[in-house]
Amino acid sequence: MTNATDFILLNTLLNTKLQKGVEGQLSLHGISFTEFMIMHQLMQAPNHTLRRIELADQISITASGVTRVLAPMEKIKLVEKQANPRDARVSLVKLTEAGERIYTEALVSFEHSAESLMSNVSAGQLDEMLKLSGKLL
Amino acid sequence: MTNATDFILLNTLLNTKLQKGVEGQLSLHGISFTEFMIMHQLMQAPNHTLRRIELADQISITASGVTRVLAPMEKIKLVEKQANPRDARVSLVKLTEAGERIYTEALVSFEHSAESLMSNVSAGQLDEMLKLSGKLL
DNA sequence: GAATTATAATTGACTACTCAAGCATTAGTC
DNA sequence: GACTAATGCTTGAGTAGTCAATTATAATTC
Repeated sequence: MTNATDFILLNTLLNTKLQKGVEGQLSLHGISFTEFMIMHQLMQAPNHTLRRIELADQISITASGVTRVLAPMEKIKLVEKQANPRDARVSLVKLTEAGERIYTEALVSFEHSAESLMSNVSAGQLDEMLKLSGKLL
Repeated sequence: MTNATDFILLNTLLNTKLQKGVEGQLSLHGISFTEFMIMHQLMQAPNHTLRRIELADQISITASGVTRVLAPMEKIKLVEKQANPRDARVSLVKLTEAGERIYTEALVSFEHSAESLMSNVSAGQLDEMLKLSGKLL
């Protein structure tokens, strides 16, 4: 049993724990973890707008996954579809004002639970993990 | 944006990458990541046997998830069901000889891909990640 | 500039789970 | 030792995705 193997198995369990912990808080805002990740990416994009494929790449799901996650978000107007005048194939996704508000509120809850879930490591150790995870990505 | 939040989001992407990387190799042996985790736990258990609930806890899925994953594994005889004479409610799961063989073969592939996926960090850094992940679990 | 190839997005069919309800069986209580 | 509560497991219904095929548009090549 190598350490690399051990790490992958351990990290799988850790990831499940972290995700469940955060999801509990996000559900109070009516959004899922995946929806939060989508809004998080849109929030950082210029004009709060991205192509569906870029979104897919950034959160590591398929294009069809993006279509399926966005459908209900459009219905409740968290995001809106926009055409790209230069290329009729692409449909741009934009975070609405309402979406921006919900995201900002949800982010507070996310950060609180994140801090609490990570409270067993020091600030320095957290920096180290961030750095090393970045190298692996 | 706190580092704790950043870490959780980053780790989610990392986990997806690691899991997909390993799954590609495991599929050559005809097993999924979850099936591998189950066999891995059984392999380490006394007499290669565990209760379904213990299995569920150890790999962080629900009891019903365990039932659903094990069904096809029983059909192809990777594991077998055993009654517990002391308590008729529990049904024990045991790794068969065939299961043991498949696991051992699959483990080699798992370790190779794990090493390769983790090759961007040093042995010391890997130890550090293992230690810190352990603290968070 | 017509024909071929590539890209963006969606859809139908499937998979791998979860959750809530149910059925046995065992444990705890009086 | 009968009654209630708790535990172990399974099942039906639902959810969040994947993959392969399809449609529409754009880019490339000849």
